[in-house]
Amino acid sequence: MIKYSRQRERIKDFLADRYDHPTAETVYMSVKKDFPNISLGTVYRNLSLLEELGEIQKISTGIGPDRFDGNAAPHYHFFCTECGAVLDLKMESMEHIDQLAESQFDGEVQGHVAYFFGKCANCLPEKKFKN
Amino acid sequence: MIKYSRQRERIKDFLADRYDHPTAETVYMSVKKDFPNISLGTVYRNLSLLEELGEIQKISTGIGPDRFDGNAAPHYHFFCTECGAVLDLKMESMEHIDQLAESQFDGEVQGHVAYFFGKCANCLPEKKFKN
DNA sequence: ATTATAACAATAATAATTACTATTATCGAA
DNA sequence: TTCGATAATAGTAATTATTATTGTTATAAT
Repeated sequence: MIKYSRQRERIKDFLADRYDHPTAETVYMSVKKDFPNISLGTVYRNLSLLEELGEIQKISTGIGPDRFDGNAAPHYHFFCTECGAVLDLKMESMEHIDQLAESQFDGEVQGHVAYFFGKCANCLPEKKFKN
Repeated sequence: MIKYSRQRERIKDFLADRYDHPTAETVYMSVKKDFPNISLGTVYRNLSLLEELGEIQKISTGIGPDRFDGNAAPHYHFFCTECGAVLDLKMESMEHIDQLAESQFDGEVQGHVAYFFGKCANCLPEKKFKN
């Protein structure tokens, strides 16, 4: 049985307002303003719980710490190799690629994880003159 | 300037013979047979180096340690959610999805990382009777 | 209000990886 | 073929990210 906690609510609210996919550490720093005694462990525990409940998403980049997304709806991400930003992409779910994968494969494909990388608008060379 | 080392050669050879995408720890255990004094740090350093040189691939699953693939040619992977196996998929490169991502996006998409998950043949319910 | 227990803060522990340091191996040049 | 510069090593310590433990507090059902 899951009981309400103000800390968890605050963590969820924080993520709902952010679109930059913060790390657990960043969440911690923010929630600390309202709950000066909150511990990083509580943040991690609640992030895991919220993810299990399907209320947020965890993003593993392969470099650096995991990041979290308050938008639980399925969508894809872009990693800027220059500045490290993680951005949301406006594109439809590519469900067809699951069939593609399964066609030559003996098991059951239930889904996929995909992200794109490259340079974000701010890091593109031509953009440099605009700053 | 990169100098030859027998340890690195052995690490590369080991990966070339394996198709199960071992972890650094597994590589370490194997190379230890020929180089009893090799340290885990050496394994990690060489795996990173070989990856930078484009001779092997690093696979970050998001759960557990990174895994390594002696096959540097681009291909996709499948993660079995049941037994944790990481398998190679025989499917063509989905380069078209990069355009798809870029169409609604302001930056430059240079590539993507994608993997599939589900149940491998050995873990499918109907397969259980065959064992 | 009482009570069971989920969640907490504080802290310790773990897992995976990277960094440091003194020694050894590689390799180009003398 | 030795010499010297330095890349790589082994051994170890440190760091980073995360999970577990423990005693206390908050929540919510009775």
